Amino acid sequence: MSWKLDSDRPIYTQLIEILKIEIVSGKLPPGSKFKSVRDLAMEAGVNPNTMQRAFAELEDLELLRTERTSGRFVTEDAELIGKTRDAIASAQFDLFAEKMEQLGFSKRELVDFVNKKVEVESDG
Amino acid sequence: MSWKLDSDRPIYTQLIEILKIEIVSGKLPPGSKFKSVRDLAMEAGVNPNTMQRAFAELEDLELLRTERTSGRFVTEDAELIGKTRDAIASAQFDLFAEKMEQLGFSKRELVDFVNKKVEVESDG
DNA sequence: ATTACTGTATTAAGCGCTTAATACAATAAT
DNA sequence: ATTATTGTATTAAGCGCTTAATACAGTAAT
Repeated sequence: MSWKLDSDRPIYTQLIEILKIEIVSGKLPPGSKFKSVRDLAMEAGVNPNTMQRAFAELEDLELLRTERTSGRFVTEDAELIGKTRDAIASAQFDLFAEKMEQLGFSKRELVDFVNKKVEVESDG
Repeated sequence: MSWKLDSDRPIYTQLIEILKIEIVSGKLPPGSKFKSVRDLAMEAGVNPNTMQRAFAELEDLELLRTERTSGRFVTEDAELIGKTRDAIASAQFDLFAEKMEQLGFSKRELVDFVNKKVEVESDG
């Protein structure tokens, strides 16, 4: 995984976002087993308590389920996964669009800006 | 101003972003006078110390200059303002594009997604 | 001269996040 | 049966952000 953590926001919040994306993007397939709290915490370079806190949130969202002592597993609810993916994409766009509007970009200018950026990154 | 502050990130960081956008979007014109630390702090509902901290950062960036006892003023460096605006827009897009890529969207799908969202928000 | 308003600095307290160091219960593996 | 591994819980400490309460110096306004 990426584990690009900055000190500007609570780590557990960032872990939630990272793990959420891993799940809804399909990199961690439905029904697949998760690494243990301790292992993932070590891999991410954080305290097990902090990783546990992130897991608790993902369970509230039902993206993870806990099998008492054998570990955690990704949900098999494909609809939930799909809806969550769309929700994240929309939320991310809204954040971006809000900033652009505050910067004085019109809707058309926003679209033009995006097209230009994507072309540049694709062509070289 | 907006003053939409959340508790998830340091307030002074959010103040920096808000004020930066006010300046580079032209809502606070070049050379115009700023409100005092105390007034702006009260308006934003934060402690004067916290607002002061945000101001210090904007001065480091030279977007503000301090006139010892008569107050603070927006820079008149139009090029700096323009470059900063572009830099913010690019950074915001990069954040958005990175998330979309992590979610499994291709460049084309990203553009399609943006077009769709903008149309929806415009048409109703 | 006095008053009011600037920016600036300091100190102490509170709060949430994070870490460290454990400990316990339940179960899979041997 | 024993061992290892799972999730889970607790306590104490440290750290940065935030607030509160001041205080001081410089200058504009009167």
